[in-house]
Amino acid sequence: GMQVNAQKMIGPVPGIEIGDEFQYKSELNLIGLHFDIRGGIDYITRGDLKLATSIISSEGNGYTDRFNSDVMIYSGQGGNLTSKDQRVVKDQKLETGNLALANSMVEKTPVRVIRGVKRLDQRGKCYVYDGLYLVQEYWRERGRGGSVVFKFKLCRVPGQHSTNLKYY
Amino acid sequence: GMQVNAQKMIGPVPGIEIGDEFQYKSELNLIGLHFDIRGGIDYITRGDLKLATSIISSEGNGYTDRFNSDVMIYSGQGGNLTSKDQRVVKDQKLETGNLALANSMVEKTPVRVIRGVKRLDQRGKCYVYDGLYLVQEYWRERGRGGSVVFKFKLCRVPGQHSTNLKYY
DNA sequence: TAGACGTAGA
DNA sequence: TCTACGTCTA
Repeated sequence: GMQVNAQKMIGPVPGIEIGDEFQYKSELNLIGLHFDIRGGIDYITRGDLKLATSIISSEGNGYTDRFNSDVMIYSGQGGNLTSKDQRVVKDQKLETGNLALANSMVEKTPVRVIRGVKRLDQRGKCYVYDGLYLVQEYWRERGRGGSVVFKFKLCRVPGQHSTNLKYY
Repeated sequence: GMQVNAQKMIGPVPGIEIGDEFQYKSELNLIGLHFDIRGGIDYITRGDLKLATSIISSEGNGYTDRFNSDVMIYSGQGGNLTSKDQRVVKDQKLETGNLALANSMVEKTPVRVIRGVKRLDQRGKCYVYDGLYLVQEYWRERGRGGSVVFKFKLCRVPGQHSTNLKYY
């Protein structure tokens, strides 16, 4: 089998280069890029401090992330944005993954960014590793129905070669 | 990436040997053993005829498969056995995967069997390829609440070396 | 035990 | 659009 049993950590993953492409989030788990097989924000806990290790931007399901050259605006998680039952959209809270991203800003620890993009055959998505980003700021917005949504501004760490995204 | 883009077909998959182990059903998809990433029965359609290519026996969720040396009793799919909302358990029907298994009996075409087994670390399952089987017979039973459940008796094709299942 | 940016196929 | 023997973390 392909089992790797990688260790969850902050920063680059040995052997993984910018632009590397994967078919499934479970592959990201095996390879050690992102362990949460459904969630968009993965993190570790150091003592009492949650710190983000990686995020996946995968358009749809109510999430509206934005990319602009080396800056991305990433939507926080929670609030039933992705629930099948979207009748009740709740406020997002600064906890779990959202809290980890806020802490990463304060601690200035880098976050791996993976972009879910449409495959060329238009059937489903694939995931492309886009390199390290730093959280620069975050704020609260009002989404549909007035519920609270967190937004995180991340800036790509300079000096990394660019990701050739041939899918857009 | 690990993309393989294998072709769905009946019989052995080149390069895959009995006892090979995988961590995720999505790996089975990549490798060409079983393409349906959730469903237990995978099949092809030849003209108007559905024929099973592979099945996964993965205990739990209301399914009660049985293994006894080279014979297995496999439960058909459907009837909401695996639905989160099990308040309404319906009769299984001889359609899609169940129909394909029935046709495989008539046509005497082999079916790849994959067994979902507990991992040694007890966290989740892994999947072990167990070789080719032939459907020998099938029948209807009454499950919980009197709903119809199909049962398929499959016999392992002789001459294949045995699967070393170190997980039971 | 429930929630989470899941995926392919009918 | 919905179903399907999903799979991890909190």
